[in-house]
Amino acid sequence: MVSSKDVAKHAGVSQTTVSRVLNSPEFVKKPTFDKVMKAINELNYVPNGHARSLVQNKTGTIALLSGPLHNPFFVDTTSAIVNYANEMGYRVNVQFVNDEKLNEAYATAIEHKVDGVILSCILLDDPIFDKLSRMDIPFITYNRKHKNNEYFVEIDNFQAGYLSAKHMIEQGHTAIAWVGGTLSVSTFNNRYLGFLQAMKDNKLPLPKQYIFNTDTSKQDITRAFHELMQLEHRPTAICAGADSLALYLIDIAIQEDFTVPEDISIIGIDNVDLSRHCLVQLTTVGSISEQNLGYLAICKLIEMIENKNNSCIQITESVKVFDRSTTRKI
Amino acid sequence: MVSSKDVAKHAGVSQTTVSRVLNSPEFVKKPTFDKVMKAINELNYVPNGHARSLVQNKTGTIALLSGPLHNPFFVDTTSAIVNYANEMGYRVNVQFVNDEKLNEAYATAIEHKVDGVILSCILLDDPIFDKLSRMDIPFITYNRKHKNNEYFVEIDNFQAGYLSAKHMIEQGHTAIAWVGGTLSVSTFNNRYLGFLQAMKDNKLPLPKQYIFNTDTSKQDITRAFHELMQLEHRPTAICAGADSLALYLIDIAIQEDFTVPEDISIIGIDNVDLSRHCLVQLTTVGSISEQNLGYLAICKLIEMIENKNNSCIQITESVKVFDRSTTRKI
DNA sequence: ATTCTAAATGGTTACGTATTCATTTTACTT
DNA sequence: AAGTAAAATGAATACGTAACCATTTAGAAT
Repeated sequence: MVSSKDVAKHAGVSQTTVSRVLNSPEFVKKPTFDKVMKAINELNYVPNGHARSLVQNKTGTIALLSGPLHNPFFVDTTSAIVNYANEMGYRVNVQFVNDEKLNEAYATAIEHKVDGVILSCILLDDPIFDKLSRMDIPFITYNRKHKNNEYFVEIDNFQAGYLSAKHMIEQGHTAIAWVGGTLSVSTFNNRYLGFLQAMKDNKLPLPKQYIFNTDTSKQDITRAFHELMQLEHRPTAICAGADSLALYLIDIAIQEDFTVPEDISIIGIDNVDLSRHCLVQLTTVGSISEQNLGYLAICKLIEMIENKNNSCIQITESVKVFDRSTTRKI
Repeated sequence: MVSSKDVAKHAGVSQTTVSRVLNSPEFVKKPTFDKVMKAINELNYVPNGHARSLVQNKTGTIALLSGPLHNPFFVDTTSAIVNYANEMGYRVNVQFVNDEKLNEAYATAIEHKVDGVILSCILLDDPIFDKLSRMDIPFITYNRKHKNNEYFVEIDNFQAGYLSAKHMIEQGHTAIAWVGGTLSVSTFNNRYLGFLQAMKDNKLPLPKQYIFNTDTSKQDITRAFHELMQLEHRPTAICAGADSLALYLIDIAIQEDFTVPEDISIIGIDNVDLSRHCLVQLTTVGSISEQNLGYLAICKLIEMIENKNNSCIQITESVKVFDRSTTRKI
């Protein structure tokens, strides 16, 4: 491995000068500069990023702990995060984690002294929150948030749940079911609360059998759908806790020869890119602004890293309904 | 930042012993081990990965240079690659690159002394191939390959193109168009050649206006679709060079009030996960095996890194048609 | 020519770990 | 109890860079 010392020797200068040529060329005379550059090219020298990180105590790396890509929400956010970070000169270490094996993920992130952590998959009372705070590593959560209510970017989840139910009600539905994820996740929790509130405000009955706060695996969503459709009084509409769940539900419905929205109306939350596709045209609730949550989060994180923003990030985006083709008047 | 020296002092042992506790605990007595572990916990010590990388000259990091995630093919592969690599104890630096700014991406990868590079976005005569070879960094390409014909994992692209045309012909189509990407990409090139061969073998006419080897942006695909549909003799079928293009075409078709497959049959190549979705049900050509290309590639790459496989990787998977709902008999 | 100042370069060290080699401690044999 | 081999620990060093401080060189002003 050719080092800056080798370059120095080859160019007949000191290692310091080689370093200067690369980091502050304005302090080195033209002929010296040329000599060194020539040596660099001849030897195919590439500086060692680890050595640099070691001495400078920063790495130019951000750790992204994302949910899995089979959830289209994370496709959008991962794309936005990685691209923006790269543009700003950061590398991104990506991990797709499930709630169980979070801790490993955190450990490797910390071990490599990343400049910041951006994560979606935090639980309401996750101990990692304090750990990261104590380590003094800038971090931000998107989509979900911690009970401490600090350093997050989210959509107004309560409002989203509320609007999703309201939309169904306005379409004339009265038998409306809820299929969402576990309530230990802030996102699902608040969306569910919003949904409940809308039902209550409109004095609609909500039988226990209409409510599923379950695992988000396709299996469990399938089970929920089955149970709903086997009820004596079937719901005519389902509010899904997320677009990913809505898409699952639609997939299952079609597979079982129901048509959407004729047999059953379905609405999601998140306004995922895929939902716009003409084949899908999912009715959903999503952020008013064009920027996705991942983008907002990475912008803020990089501001924090570069000390351009010392205030505590607490962003909640307003939402609206995107009325497409998976719900209908009844 | 607490270092192993601090731990050593706090535990009353040498730094060497601290290092041993973490890396070869079998050589240290139980009481010493406990003392050190206690100190580690009390001080919240986390070893510095960069220092380790520096001295050991390996990093446990792999660079992934993927195509953009709005292409569902790269959603599948990125997911498989990152997950498998993490399972095997590697971190993955992800970049989504377009063909233009590849060089920056390579540079940062090399600068950080990654243990290996896995990339899709190589051009047929990309100079990076030699660069990586000279640097002695293990690498592998998936999907595309370099003209040197070494270290790649692909599907049988010629056969894929051939089968896609053959499928249309078997369905009774005679006016069959081709919409693919630029021919400087091995993948598109071979698929196109396969398509041509099938047309030739079946003695079908192929007017110039039926052929588009264009940029893969939605814009350019839209233009291609428009031009095709404005022809006096419209094609009744389109073979798309990739599922991503097929999905674009379908999206555009629906938007312009054509129905698929009634008005026009469309077939893709890649058998992307999304194509299975009930809303999509894209007819396509894809690998016979269940494993996606990204998975195959990362497996091989890690074998190379760990010296379990010194032979040159050249894998071409056989393909078959997955007959779903976007093509029909005519 | 001489002095002074600014510009350019070099020598040395620190970063935090793993590794090599040297030393001390332990356990066992006779 | 003495000697020896094995086990356990420690001291010193290298990895490749940036940063700090010291030194040399060049250029300007007198």
